[in-house]
Amino acid sequence: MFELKFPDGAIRQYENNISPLEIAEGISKSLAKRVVGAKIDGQVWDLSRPIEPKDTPQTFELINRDSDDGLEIIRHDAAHIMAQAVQELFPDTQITIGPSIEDGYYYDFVREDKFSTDDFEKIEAKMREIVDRDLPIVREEWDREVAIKHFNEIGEIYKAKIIEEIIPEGETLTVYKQGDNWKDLCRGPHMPSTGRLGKAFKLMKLAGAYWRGDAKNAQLQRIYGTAWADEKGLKDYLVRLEEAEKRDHRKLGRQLNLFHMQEEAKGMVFWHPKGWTMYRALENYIRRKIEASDYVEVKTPQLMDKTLWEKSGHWEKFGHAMFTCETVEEEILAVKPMNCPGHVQIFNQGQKSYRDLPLRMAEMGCCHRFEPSGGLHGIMRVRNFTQDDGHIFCRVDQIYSETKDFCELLRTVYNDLGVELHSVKLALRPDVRAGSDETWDYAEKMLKEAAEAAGEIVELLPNEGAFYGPKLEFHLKDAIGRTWQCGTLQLDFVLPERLDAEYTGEDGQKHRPVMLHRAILGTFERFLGILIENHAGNFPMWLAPVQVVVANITSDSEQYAKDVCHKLRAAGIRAETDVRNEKINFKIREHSLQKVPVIAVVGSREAAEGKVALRRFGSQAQEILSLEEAMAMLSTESLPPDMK
RNA sequence: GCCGCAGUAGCUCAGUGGUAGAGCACGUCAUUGGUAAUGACGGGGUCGGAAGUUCAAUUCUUCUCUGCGGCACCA
Repeated sequence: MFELKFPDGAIRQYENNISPLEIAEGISKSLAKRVVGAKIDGQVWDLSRPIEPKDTPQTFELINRDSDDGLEIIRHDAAHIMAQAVQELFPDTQITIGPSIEDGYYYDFVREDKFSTDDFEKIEAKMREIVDRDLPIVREEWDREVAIKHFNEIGEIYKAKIIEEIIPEGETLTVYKQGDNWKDLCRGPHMPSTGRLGKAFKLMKLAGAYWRGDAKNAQLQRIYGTAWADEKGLKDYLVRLEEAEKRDHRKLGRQLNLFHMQEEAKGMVFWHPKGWTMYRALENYIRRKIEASDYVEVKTPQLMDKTLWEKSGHWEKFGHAMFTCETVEEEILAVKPMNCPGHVQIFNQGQKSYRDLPLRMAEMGCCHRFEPSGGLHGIMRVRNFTQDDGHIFCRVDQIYSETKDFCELLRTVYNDLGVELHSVKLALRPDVRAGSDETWDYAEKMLKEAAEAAGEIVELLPNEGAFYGPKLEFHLKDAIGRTWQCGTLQLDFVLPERLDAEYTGEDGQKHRPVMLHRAILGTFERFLGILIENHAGNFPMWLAPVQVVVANITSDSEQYAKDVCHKLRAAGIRAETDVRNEKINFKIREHSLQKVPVIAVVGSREAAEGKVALRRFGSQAQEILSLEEAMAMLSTESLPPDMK
């Protein structure tokens, strides 16, 4: 006998060898059908695996199929059932790994022939068949050497590799059998039988993926699927994907006439008047913010001689991503991929003293990088972009306060712009790096403590830092749920050394300043992409490319419409007229589709009384105001968040 | 860069081994209409590019370019 403590606090006694499923069945049949696993002392447990008795009561919780833990189990089972289906259909396939992921799962396969999305239907049908067979899923513990030998013998080379290369010796190896003829090395847990999966799953996409995430290794064939507790969950998910597609910045960029891209300039944006208006609104905003934070703004050359880039170290580390050009006089110039070397050149002019530090130098720096073709993505990942860049030259003892100030500034900006920070990460020292361990210890500690002092929860990324220093990353989420690094702060001990930056200290001696590379938005391109998707194109007044459209009803009120527009513009409002020979319904529809925040309708009544009839985007209500009232109200509404 | 998928009018998409279609947009004309599509007529395409198979290719094959989804790389 042993005791379990239930979520409601009740402690019950059970016979040894009882499984969570038996406990659930003891409570109610319908509950037993709904659950997919259990949690014992917080550890996920197979439903059919006997609980190990302990002297003290263990906490016990059943996992429902529609809970987060439950969905994870369902998706993991779906991955296995898919793998079995694939191997039954294509016996020449090897299995490797197949985890559950957000909203679904994948499985990586090795097979000479290529899968095609045309195979999906067949695989799904086989999966449904395996579910109908309701094969028992049985957990077994295996000896390490036996397992390696076995998997090698049956030709599952990758499974053997996983044991040899990934699983530490001494860890219990578990194998899950699905029926008599299929098994997989797996940590589990799994449901008691394949029938429990249900049929709310769907194969989504096919992709290549490198073994262990390393491009030097073989490329496997990955099949992605999604799986849910029930049909409704699946349907809702698919609807959600469709909705997200409508917010795609590439689609909205076209529909709202913000920008375009074309083959002859891959990864480079052609900003149209409307998109550029948004860009400038954002740029003006961020410029005010950094000016208020005691930055000085500069502008440095687009092209600089290759020798400077060699000296800075970029040529060696970053040369593969740099565009170059050769002059008729045979100099080789490189297009800047970063602004930092230019900023050091300005810092190096004249003499600097400790009194000049911290020196915060900003630039709306237009950079070019040769990004791999497969990585380009709309305006979020491009080859030509402009950073709201800045470099803070400071003393080592100023790192903490500069970092903290930066984090706080970034917070106010993101709040103003209405974006939600997804995560803050701290990329720690890589294996190959410059600088002493003491320096790294100090640098990592400062960044972490400063970010935390600013109220951020910092996630650590071992090994991910730049060779010259650790890096804080600020991530945002797009419409499809992908996250993008936007803001960043990077510590650099190396560049000041390489480019001979120095200042005179209180002691009269020369010292090296430390450089903090930092950007709040990251790049205007990426950030605007995020803003477009986050707002689904329904921009707040201050960002909207056209804030007000003045539409007349008949040509009688054409002149009045033009007068109104003229006055709104004089008041600083981005207004346009629509005096086309069209019905008012047509105009309302068109400007609503363009998501213009305010439509001012003027007919003969308004013209006679000096009024306007305002209609807000997303509402059918009319608000009739005098032109003066409307102007005052709309000017206030159009103020950027920092000027309100 | 690697793997899979796709490329037809400005946009969204149909279609076929036998000279290419729709809706919207665009142009002209008529219409002056109070809050999400007024009507008629018209112009518009080397069916991404190149080669091959064929009497004949937008359609089949190969190569290539670009886009999309992943992977890798990265703001």
